[in-house]
Amino acid sequence: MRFSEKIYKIVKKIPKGRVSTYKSVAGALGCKAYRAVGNALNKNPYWPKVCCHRIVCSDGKVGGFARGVKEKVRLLEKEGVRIKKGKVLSFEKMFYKLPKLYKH
DNA sequence: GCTTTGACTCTCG
DNA sequence: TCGAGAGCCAAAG
Repeated sequence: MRFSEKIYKIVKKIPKGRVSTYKSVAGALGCKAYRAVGNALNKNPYWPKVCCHRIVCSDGKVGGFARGVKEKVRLLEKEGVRIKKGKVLSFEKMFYKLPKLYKH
């Protein structure tokens, strides 16, 4: 299975109204390809299907979005995730720890 | 195949 | 608290 497809599968597991980090996604993959995760999502082939907007930076910052950060924020807030100045409020509570699907 | 490119993360001053 | 620098990895050129 391709690297990006694993990401796709993992990201789908994030429940609505919760967020996760690039690091956590990479961790679920069993590696530390934080940047590769973002890179894969950037040109993500599953754009409408995968909720890539639920992925944020490890420090709670929103990060970026292929269609624009504002769009990402809007989608998150629509799901109940409050965002202030590009950062997720109560990030620790919103954070969803991904299970390790793929062992190293 | 080697080089470049990011929606990243960590460390240090 | 904030910014710069280095390290990191897969994909695309």
